[in-house]
Amino acid sequence: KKPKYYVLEMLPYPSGTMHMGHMRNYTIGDVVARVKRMRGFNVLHPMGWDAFGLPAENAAIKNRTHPRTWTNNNIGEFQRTLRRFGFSFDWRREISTCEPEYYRWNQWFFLRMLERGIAYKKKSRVNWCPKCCTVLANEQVVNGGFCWRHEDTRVEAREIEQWFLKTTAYSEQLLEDLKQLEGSWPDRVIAMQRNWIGRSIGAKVWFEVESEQSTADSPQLKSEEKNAGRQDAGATSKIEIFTTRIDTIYGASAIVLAPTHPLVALLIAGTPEQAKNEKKLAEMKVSSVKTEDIATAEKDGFFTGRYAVNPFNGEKVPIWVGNFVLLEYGTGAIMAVPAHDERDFEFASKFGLPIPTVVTPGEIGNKGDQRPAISDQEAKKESQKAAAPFTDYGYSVNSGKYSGLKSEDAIERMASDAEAQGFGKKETIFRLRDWGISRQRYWGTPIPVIYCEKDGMVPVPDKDLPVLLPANPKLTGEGESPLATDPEFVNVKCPKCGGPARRESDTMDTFVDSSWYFYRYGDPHNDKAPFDPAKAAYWFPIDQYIGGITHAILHLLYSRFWCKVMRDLGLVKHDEPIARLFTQGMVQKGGVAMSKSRGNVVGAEEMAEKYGADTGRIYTLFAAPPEKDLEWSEESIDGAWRFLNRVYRVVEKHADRVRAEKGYTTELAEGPQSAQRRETQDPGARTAPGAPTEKERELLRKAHQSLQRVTQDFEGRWHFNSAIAQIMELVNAIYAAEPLDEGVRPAVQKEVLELVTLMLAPMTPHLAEELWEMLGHKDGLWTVAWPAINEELAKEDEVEIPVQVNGRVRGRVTVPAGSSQDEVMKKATADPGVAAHLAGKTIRKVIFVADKMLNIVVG
RNA sequence: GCCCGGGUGGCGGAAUGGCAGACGCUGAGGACUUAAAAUCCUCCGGGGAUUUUUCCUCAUGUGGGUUCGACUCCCACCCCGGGCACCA
Repeated sequence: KKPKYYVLEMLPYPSGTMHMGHMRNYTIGDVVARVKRMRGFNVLHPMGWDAFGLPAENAAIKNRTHPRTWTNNNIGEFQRTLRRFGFSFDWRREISTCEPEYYRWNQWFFLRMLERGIAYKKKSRVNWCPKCCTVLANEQVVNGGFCWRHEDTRVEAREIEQWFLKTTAYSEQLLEDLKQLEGSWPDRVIAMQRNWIGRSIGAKVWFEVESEQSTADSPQLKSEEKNAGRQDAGATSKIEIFTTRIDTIYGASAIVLAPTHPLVALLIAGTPEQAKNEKKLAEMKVSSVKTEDIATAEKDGFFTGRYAVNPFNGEKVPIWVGNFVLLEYGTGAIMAVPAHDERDFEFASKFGLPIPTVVTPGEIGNKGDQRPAISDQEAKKESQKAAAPFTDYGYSVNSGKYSGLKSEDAIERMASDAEAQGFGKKETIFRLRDWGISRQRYWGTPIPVIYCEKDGMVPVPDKDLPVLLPANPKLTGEGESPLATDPEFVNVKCPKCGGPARRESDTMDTFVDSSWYFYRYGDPHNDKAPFDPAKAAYWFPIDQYIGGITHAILHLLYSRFWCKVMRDLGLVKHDEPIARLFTQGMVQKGGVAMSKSRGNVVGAEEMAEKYGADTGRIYTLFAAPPEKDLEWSEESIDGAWRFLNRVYRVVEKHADRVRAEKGYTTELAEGPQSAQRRETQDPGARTAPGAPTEKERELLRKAHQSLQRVTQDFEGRWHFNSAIAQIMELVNAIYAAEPLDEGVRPAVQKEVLELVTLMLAPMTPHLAEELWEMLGHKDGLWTVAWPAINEELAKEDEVEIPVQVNGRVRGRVTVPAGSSQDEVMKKATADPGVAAHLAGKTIRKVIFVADKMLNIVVG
């Protein structure tokens, strides 16, 4: 049976018209799909539409039409262009995410996640884009606080009830499984994901708040005021901090809370500076949102007037509020160790906090775990004048019984001790947040839940799926969700009690659609389930996924998350959906990526109109290796066009002469053609019998050498540009051998011309099909296998070997291929150029690489 | 600041330790043509010697190193692009 091969390009969002940037993406995928098909794989190469989304809704409002109309028109355009470029998609498997047949399964998945607590609702501060009038996921907030689609618009913070998917439940797996992808995914994508998930291994430590003289108003924290689970319910007068450097705790000169930390108000209440500090706090809360660039903002803060106790040494530590501490990360509170942290150092320097040294670099000559040469006393003196913090690992000093330990050991011991004594806990935290999927928009998947006055939140039963979008919404682009304004949609009966109820009016983030769409291609018309697990088991994981680097985090992280959820639901057995990922470079014009807003697009249709689709295809393959950005050049396209014409002319010229000859097999081989298989096939079968002429030998050699290299370039690292260069060389050689009817028999001529055709077939299918027919074939190229390399014919009879003396080329000798070192030496020393450099010297060493080079080392 | 990429002719790029610049673009010259387009052929990194044949030499961001031999491997640095960024 044929092995499967699933090659997929990221599905497009159908907006506007397609440009050559799109075409490059699909061309790469199509070449791979066609090559694999020719090599005997059962290839899945589908196409679909990421059809939900905001631009459709905005365009509908602007043009007074329906988002569906706008979207489907675009899909029609896209389809036309893709067909024109001859991409070998299996259109029977086409999907469109805005169809109920598709999005009902988004709802189905949502219900399964709801059952398992993966989907949940919470009131939270959300990112609100005033231009989109909707909530954005953390991943959609860019440049430190701007909307990913309106890069000039700052995201606002709002408190809204939102649906979330618990991506954080998979933080560890999402991070760990990246190891499986190493080598098969681009390093930078893995690095970006790793960075995004952001694991920190450290510990939480609880600092007891010291009660002031007045015992009456010890700060109390009600559990619901701090995010659930963060604060030990019993430890109401404790501050919890997170640190990755517990070994530096003896150097903590302050506890610093985020301005939005719920304890802050309680702490400053009743202190002498209360009024002043409350004013300051209000300022900081505002400025932390408005500051142009939060990352570079100057350190600011104030002393609350209260103290906490360092559980390790019982020292009193002042409690501060600082603008550089983030509520969202860790516990929203830190211990400031100025001597060993950049930010703490800056903060302490500004506000005059002490900077005690508790870690020193290991001195040279200092052995193992022994104390470094510096004493606690000296360290104390040193620390006061330090100009910069020492943030590396070293040896603990000034740290009680831990002094002298290596930082790594101190971290381990101190964390263990803290845990044993009940004032701390080892903890790993992640930067990754849960995925907020609620959108207050129309053109998306309705979230399938109902709110009943009596029963509360009730999931829509599976039998009532899909929850259809209302056909004729009122779209204004403002205010609450358009679905909320449609009484027919909103007012429903409770599925449980039949009483009056209200339907959820938010829709899902469109990244939900694209998180699992590739599974649907394997079983696109299933109306019982999102897909048949057996079919998914056959096709998955995707052998090759191709798309832009823009989706390195969002789409790919969500897809990986979705796969793990489906695995836990028992739908799939694999951990990762995508075995290999390829990120192609952008097509640029004037140094920037093609985009409609920049007005620098080269339209796919106009390109096809002017030069033909094949020229467009081969140009994008030839101009640069696929992973690199490609600067569009009108002149270079002429070159690609000229080349294809050159090929056409030479085949046309000789077609009559060779048509009747036996050609390449039209049987597509069963199973992949391995190297072994190629060798066992009769390689000379297609070459005319009898001794070849010199001219024939040269042509055949060049042809099979080209085939060798082109095969490698297609299978290996996708060097399409050098594959094309190789075919160009072959075509040049054919021209140089003209007139072909003299000294080249028709059978040989046919073999060479057919090889050119077959090698071009994956890249320029239209041209190749026409040439194939001209060469006398009735069956289309679809039925043809990748040609077998004839190793014998590819071999050189003679090779020119450069002769080096002390590493410099001093001459060249021509010898029969496979000549021994002695034979080459004999010829080389006779070469006058070489001899001149050998004269009067002693030969010390000779390095010989057969058929490659000879290096004579003299002294 | 941290993490990824990448620096080779006028330009896009080739060369996975073995002749640096394949192939293409641009440019120059020639053939064909009444002419133009198209097409075909030749040349095209710098410097020097020789002058119509070739030889020498310098060149793959910079400086070191490993090696008989380095665009390629190692170390340090410079520049460009991208991602993350007060993440404790």
